[in-house]
This record gives sequence, C-alpha cells and structure tokens, in this order.
Amino acid sequence: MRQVPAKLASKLYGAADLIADRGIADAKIDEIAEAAGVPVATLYYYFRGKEEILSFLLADLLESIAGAVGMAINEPGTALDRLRSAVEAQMRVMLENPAACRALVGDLGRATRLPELAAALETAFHQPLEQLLAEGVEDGSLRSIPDLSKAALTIFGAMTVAALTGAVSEPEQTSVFIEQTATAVCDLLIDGLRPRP
Amino acid sequence: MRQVPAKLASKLYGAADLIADRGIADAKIDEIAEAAGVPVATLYYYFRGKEEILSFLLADLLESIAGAVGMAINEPGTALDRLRSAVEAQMRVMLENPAACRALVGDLGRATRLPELAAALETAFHQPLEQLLAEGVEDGSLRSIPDLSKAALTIFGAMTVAALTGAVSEPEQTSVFIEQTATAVCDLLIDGLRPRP
DNA sequence: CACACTTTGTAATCTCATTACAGAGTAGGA
DNA sequence: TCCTACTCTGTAATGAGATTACAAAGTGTG
Repeated sequence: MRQVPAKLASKLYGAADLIADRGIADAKIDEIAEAAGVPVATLYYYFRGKEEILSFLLADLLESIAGAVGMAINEPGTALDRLRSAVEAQMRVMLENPAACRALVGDLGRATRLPELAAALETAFHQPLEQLLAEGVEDGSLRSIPDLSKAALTIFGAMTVAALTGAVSEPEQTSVFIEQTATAVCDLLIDGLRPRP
Repeated sequence: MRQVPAKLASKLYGAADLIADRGIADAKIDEIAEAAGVPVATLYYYFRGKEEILSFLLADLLESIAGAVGMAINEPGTALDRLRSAVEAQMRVMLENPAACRALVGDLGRATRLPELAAALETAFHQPLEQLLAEGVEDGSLRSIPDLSKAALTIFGAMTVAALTGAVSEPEQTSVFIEQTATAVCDLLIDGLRPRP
C-alpha cells in the first residue's frame, strides 16, 4: 500500500456509507470509486484491492479513537473521572464517524483476522483502559480488581457495543445521545447492579 | 431457503471452522461443500447461496444461546442469582461452539444487516436481560436503574465481547475459562468499579 | 408401478475483481 | 526549456468463482 495522500484519504470516507450499508463484499469496486469520486484505476494504484481500502479506513478510525481516548486519559483528575471522560471521548469519535463505525462492526471479523488491525484495536482500547484501572487502584478512586485484563475487556465490550448500537441506529440528536449513553454505561460500570445499602 | 434436514444441518457445522478462519467471502463454496461433506449442488438445492448458509448457522447458534439463557433465567432464585447463571450459560454455549462464534463475530455486520438475524439477537439477548433487570428491581436483589434498555445493552456488550474473545483465542481449559470469565464479568457488573466503603 | 420430491453431477453463464499497459499530467532539477 | 521520474487515469484483457440450468439417479409413498 502506497502512502495515501490526505486528499484521497478524505475522499475515501465518502464511500464509508456504501461499504457500511452493503458490506465490503457486496460493494462493487466501481461503486466505491464512484462514491469516493475517484477513478477505479487510482484506487488500484494506491491499494492492493478492496480489502485494503477498508483496512485503511478502519486503521484511520482506530487511530482517531486512540488519540481521543489517550487525550482524555492524560487529563488531570482521578482515574474515576478520567474513565468517564475516556468513555465519552470514545463515544464522541465513534458517533462522529457513524459510517466508518458501521463498517468496522461489519468487518470486525476481518479486523481480528488482520494482525495490524488487531494491534490497532489493542492500542486504541485495551491498553489505555487497563492502565487507567491500575491507576485508579493507586489513587483510591477505583476498587482493586483481581483480573485487570478481563475487567478492561469487559468495559471495552460494554462501551463499544453501546456506541456501535448508536452508530447503527444513527440517532437524530447525536450530542444528547452521546451524553446519555456514556452516562448510562459509566453509571452501570461504576456503581454496579447491586443495591447500595 | 428450504427446510433444512437435521442431518444436513449438523454436517454444516463441519464447515464452521473454515468459514471462521477465512471469512465467508474467502471461503470458496467448493471448500465449504467439501468441509461439510456435502455436494455443492446440494447446498444450492437448500440455500440461495453462500450467505444463506452462514445465516442458517448463525440463526441456529443464536437459538441455542437463547434457549440456554432462557432456561437459566427461569430457574428459581433472586434475579441477581439468575443473572449470574444466565451469563455463565451464554458463555458455555458460545464456547461449546467456538467456530460458529468466530464466524458470528466475523459477520456481525451481516448479522446486523439481515433483519431476521437482528431479531434473533434481540430475542436471544436483550429481551431476557431486560426482563431480568426489571425483576431484580422487584425482588430487591438489583438496584433500580433509570434506563433499563441501555443497561441491558451494556451488559450484553460486556458479556458477549468477553465470550467472543474467548472463542477467538480458543483457551485450552474451556471449562475453567468459562467460569473465570463469567465470574469476572459478573463481579464487575454487579459490584461496579467504585470502592466500597 | 407411478408420482413427487430429494439428491447429485456436469456443463454452461455471468459477474466482478484484478491486472496490464499505454498515455497524459506534473513537479523538480540541470 | 528539456529531461526524468513519478503520479494519475482510461481501456481492454484475464481469470476466478459464484450461480444457474438441466438431466439423471435415488427414495419414499400411495
């Protein structure tokens, strides 16, 4: 895959909806090219094939998420506070790019099959979360948890599925939805299901 | 899609590994037929095409999960207890069919695109969970939660992603893994991240 | 046996993805 | 300005495989 120029990259997002709607398998390369406003030959000049176009988009999206989450996590404050803002940040990025997100769900399988994407997922989600949990135990804002890795995975699943569901259903009032969903997820994860005495 | 005979259905599971490994797009119909031990022409007699074979497998899997979860939920006991057993039941079914599960991740997108599968997902996961949460508030074993639907979604995401990750990595000691993962997920969801006084 | 349906093999089609290649466009250096 | 190297794009193959068509064989049932 050649170095993709920024201009082309941004055009490619124009095809995200198509790919998300029909799946990469059913989206014809001609249609992708048309949706992006780029000649087919140019796509083949930069990418090895359809799949690589998708990989590129997903890697780009994951990078955005990782960036936003990383930023939220490095703000000052307790780990608990930062966890809340990380969840919200992730949801914000996801809901800003609903098409790419839907494409990501659609090809989560491909993502887990491609080592590079799996690594990007790891960097974007798991690592920051796990670190945050560890810090929360340090600063006393989170309780000590036996298996940090499984807990991080659980949190990842909870927030991601909630955000993806939002991306799939494309709510009208995105900003409200983000806040409500982020709050609901955080409240559940933080306070748990057990009644407080 | 014609009514699929049980014998054929069971043979089809023999192709689940192949589909999971390579994705439905890259698994040739000839290979699927060979893996299942069925002639290609027979596949086309029963199914409209590749995709429909996958749909069939996934619907079958979801039905198993729905069954197991439904059973766990209807046992006697507090909602809290039943939640625990429901999570464990789901994980058990998923890890008993790792290949089909991997295929499910791989084509989660397709699943969300096909209305029938989306409905099956709803039945298998969301509805029972939401009902359980409501009952928990009734019997006092769970705290009252503002948005039951979002909470159910969150729990669904947490348990499913954890189980799928297990299915993808295929642990050696499945039974131990199930118990540990189910416990980790439940403990987190039930007790939350906040330190108890 | 006759009929209806299932099962399977073989031989076309047909739809794309991908490749090959040539020509045009463009920027930079001599 | 001219040369060179690269980017970009159109057009015409090529080829892999999914799907279809069809006919023959098998199976059960009245």
